[in-house]
Amino acid sequence: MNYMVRRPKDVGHALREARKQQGLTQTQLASLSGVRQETISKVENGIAGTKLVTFFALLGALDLEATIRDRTRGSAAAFEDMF
Amino acid sequence: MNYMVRRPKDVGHALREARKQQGLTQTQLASLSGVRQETISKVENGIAGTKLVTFFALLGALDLEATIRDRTRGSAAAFEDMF
DNA sequence: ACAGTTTATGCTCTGTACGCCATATTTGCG
DNA sequence: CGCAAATATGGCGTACAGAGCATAAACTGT
Repeated sequence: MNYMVRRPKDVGHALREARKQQGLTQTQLASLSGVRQETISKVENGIAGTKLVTFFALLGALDLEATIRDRTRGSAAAFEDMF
Repeated sequence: MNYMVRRPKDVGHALREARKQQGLTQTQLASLSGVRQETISKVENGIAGTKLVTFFALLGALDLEATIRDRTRGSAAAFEDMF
């Protein structure tokens, strides 16, 4: 799990990927995160202009974390995939 | 520049840090990103429940990128600081 | 201490996220 | 195919983000 995200749509992809990887349904994730199933559906499909708060709630429930860094990391990316 | 963010407030810190590092004022960043100076102020101070769209607009203008990954990366973090 | 710049705060207005509930549609599995 | 589970859609209501504009407060250097 290591997703580069630049747009809300990317976030959706990453979240869906992670959720499925953990064998969770949207409904289960909903009760874990406190975010409604309908909302999760929209977020995963990049339909909503989601709020950061919601985003972090989902990240937390899925045991994920986000990092912010410079875009000048071409070669470094390869290293990270080692882990 | 490598910030771990788990809450909107963390995002604010990271963005402000990056902006100052690039010698930009909120007003300059505002015209670069299309986000208003007042809004940037609120985001940086963690006051707003910012939207992802706004977040990414600022990331882009600051030449930053975000990544999502598992929280089980304790040792890997050290490696990343090499770059 | 002052003047100029940068950042923060307050207001109104419009748009929209998200909760909540119902239902339609899709997916997976026998 | 056929049914149950999962996901997607739509309507309604409330809350709040962010634009726009004004201005106040905090920093900066001289």
